[in-house]
Amino acid sequence: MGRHSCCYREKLKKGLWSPEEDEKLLNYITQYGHGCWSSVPKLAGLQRCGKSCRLRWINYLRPDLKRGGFTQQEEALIIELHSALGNRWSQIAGQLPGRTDNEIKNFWNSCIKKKLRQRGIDPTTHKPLSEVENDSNESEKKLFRSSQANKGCNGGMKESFLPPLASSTAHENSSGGLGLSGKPSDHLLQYFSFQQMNYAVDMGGGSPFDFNAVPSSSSLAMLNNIPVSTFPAPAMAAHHVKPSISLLSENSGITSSSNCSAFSYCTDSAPFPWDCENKLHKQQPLTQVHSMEEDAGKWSEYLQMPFLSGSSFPDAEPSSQPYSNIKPEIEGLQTLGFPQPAAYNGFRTDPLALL
DNA sequence: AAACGAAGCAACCGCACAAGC
DNA sequence: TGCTTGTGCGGTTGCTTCGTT
Repeated sequence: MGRHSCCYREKLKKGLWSPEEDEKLLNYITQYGHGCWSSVPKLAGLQRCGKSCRLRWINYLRPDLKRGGFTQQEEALIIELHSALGNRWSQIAGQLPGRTDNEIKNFWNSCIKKKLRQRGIDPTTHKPLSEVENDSNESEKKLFRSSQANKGCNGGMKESFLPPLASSTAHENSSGGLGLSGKPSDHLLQYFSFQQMNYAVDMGGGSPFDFNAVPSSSSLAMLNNIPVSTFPAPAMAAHHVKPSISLLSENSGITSSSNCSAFSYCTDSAPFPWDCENKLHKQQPLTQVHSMEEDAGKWSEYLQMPFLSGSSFPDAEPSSQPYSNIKPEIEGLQTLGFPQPAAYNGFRTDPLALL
């Protein structure tokens, strides 16, 4: 299906969004909510497909988005979650309030991946590169042996050669850190000594909630060449979370993300009350929180190591200040208290500077 | 100052899945 | 039950910016 059906009907605009388009979309959604995305562009007066509108909203216009570079805590969390979840960016994003899957995916591909490789860790499997090479050599040997055994037998090849790639297990396989049982691999345990920490995340005006996660200080320490012993367990710096957009909230009677945030991160598109009610059932933050607690507990059993209580980074990098270098040309967005889109605000983060 | 390659990021594409008919 | 439509997700592309020569 790929492209939404509406895209075929008329010539629709593609590419970067203009400030005017942003404003139209923003105005429409703040006023009416998005409802059915396919009807949004028409109702908002945009020459875009609904899919494009949805993406723009989720990745940029959503008021509960956190802007700026990733903190060390976030990076540590991303690495841990990736080791457990693989490339399930939306799920990873669900654990990082105010971050989008796209943002995390880009950060992973452009920065973390490289960093891990430099430290001799395979970013896909989270195993040491040397071991991965050995594994692949082993696989090649096995493959060769199998190919010898199955020469001239297509059916045999199908059975013997192909790894299990059922969609439901593909991620687990690709993550390399978790087997089907959900138990972390030895490699994972070796390279990521999980420690449980309490994260108190204040979503900006909402009730803070606690959740436990399984970040590791050791992996981050490896990443940063800092001795583990001197590296305190990270805790989410709640104050890094971008506050709700007060002007918007005041003008529209919307309490921004806070309505949802006690229960969720609004990773979809429910920063507003009408969406919260409708979508709450679709989101699983509390259950996710619980499952993470449970997982952390289970994993701790594997580790048989005492949990460390959370302490904050002494040197946690504050987020950069994207709002401080907004150019004046987009007054509409500014009046609404929105950051200027990166495409035209010249704002650029340097994730490497955070590492 | 210009050219070029690398890096970062926004947005698109295509697939999977769910819901409705 | 099968088809259509809508939504969400992950992979990929291509443009912009930055850094180096």
